[in-house]
Amino acid sequence: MRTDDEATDAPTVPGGLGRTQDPEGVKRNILDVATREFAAKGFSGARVDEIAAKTATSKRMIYYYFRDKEGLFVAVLEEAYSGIRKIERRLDLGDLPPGEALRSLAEFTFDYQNAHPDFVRLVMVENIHNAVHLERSERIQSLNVSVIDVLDSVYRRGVSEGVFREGIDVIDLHMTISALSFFNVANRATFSKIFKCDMESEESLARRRAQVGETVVRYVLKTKA
Amino acid sequence: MRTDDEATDAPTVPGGLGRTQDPEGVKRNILDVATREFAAKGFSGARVDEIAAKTATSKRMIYYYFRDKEGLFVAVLEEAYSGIRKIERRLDLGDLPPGEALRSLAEFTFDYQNAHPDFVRLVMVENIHNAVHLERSERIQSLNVSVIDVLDSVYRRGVSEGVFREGIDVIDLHMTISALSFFNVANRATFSKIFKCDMESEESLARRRAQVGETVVRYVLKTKA
DNA sequence: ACGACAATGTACGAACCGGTACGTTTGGTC
DNA sequence: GACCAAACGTACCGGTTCGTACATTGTCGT
Repeated sequence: MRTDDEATDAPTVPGGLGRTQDPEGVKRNILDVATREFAAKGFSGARVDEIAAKTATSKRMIYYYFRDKEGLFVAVLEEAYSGIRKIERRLDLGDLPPGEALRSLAEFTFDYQNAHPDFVRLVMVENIHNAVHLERSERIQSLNVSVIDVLDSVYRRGVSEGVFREGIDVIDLHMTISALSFFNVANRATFSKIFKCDMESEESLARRRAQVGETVVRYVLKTKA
Repeated sequence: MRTDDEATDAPTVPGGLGRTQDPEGVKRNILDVATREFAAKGFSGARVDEIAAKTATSKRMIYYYFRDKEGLFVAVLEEAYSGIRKIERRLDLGDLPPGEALRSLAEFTFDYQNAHPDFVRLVMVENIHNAVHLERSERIQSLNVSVIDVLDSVYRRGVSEGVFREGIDVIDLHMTISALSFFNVANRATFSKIFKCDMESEESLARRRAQVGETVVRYVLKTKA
């Protein structure tokens, strides 16, 4: 069930020179478990005792490394955000024509959110709490949102090539992409139940991904006169 | 601060013939307070004692009428859903051309969600809990989603008039409208903080409303060849 | 007017839950 | 190998929180 915590006697910790005690591993382990718990049950619904129980260590360590429950949640959030930012930085759409680049970007976002439901749910939880933890974390605020730069360059290219219409704010465009991608994960439970439709199968996801891409591209494309 | 609970000695209860005791009023009062609390703090974050304190009656009444905390939450959800369904039924777009009708429908949804953040947040909360309460409530499941019928008729009209392209699923279309509208309220806190933008002012809302309408219309419009 | 039942208030209990006091082990250093 | 700080475990505490037992009042039917 567990994959790699404390597997070997000579741990793979980067910082240390080899020690049977493994602070980094313990922190990682706690963060992983906490991410799942907070994503599953929300901040108030998650129990420190339960997180501790699912950990390889004890509750003591949570307070030792993360100060308190809120500190743990902030760390979990930071981890989640830095994950997507890291991937965004690797985006490279330079060789595609603007329309297809934009479509890829939208579909990439859609795929990422689908592949990381915990991230989506943590963002939901943070929004329920009015983003107070996000406010408290300089680390998250210092992470620059590289996807905006990519989006901006694609958009400019499209405009200068005459295929995109002018006057669109890329933040707004990103919001549209995010909204369409986010909803599919965030509201899956209620929406699929009310409309009696499947939103998780490979086919449904592929269909929806294409729709999201199409929606976004159509929004920026110049209408032929 | 409070507007209309138990204002008069002869209460305004519909069912009764006038009684100093006012079961319907008490229920209403509890539901109103509980809606705000659950929407503000989530299911686990909301406290029964605090809900009771903000009520005109006592905690005892919550358990008397709603059995337990979950029962109260289900009732709150039912109330919230029946609210939007009631309004949907009043939608009438028969006299507008299909494109403008669709735009109105999208903008109407956008406006409704903005005007009812508690509804949006309750849906978020319910999704965090995997829609288990929604599952438990026959009343919600029996509420038919009339907006789909309206959307369907507009879409058919657009297709038969040759202005909309064929092959679009109206449920998918509704999902797009919902997603774009939902995000603006649901993710307002994190998004506005990360992108340092305002999402609540009248101007921002008007701009975004127009974008949402435009996005939806462009998705269904036939591309001119 | 009186019985019966719905409606309501008060006080309390038991489990839960976040957090800590206190003690022990581990590993690097000289 | 002695010492010290970092790393870790156990047991526990005090306040919180959901829920209920018990007592009381109001209202309607007859």
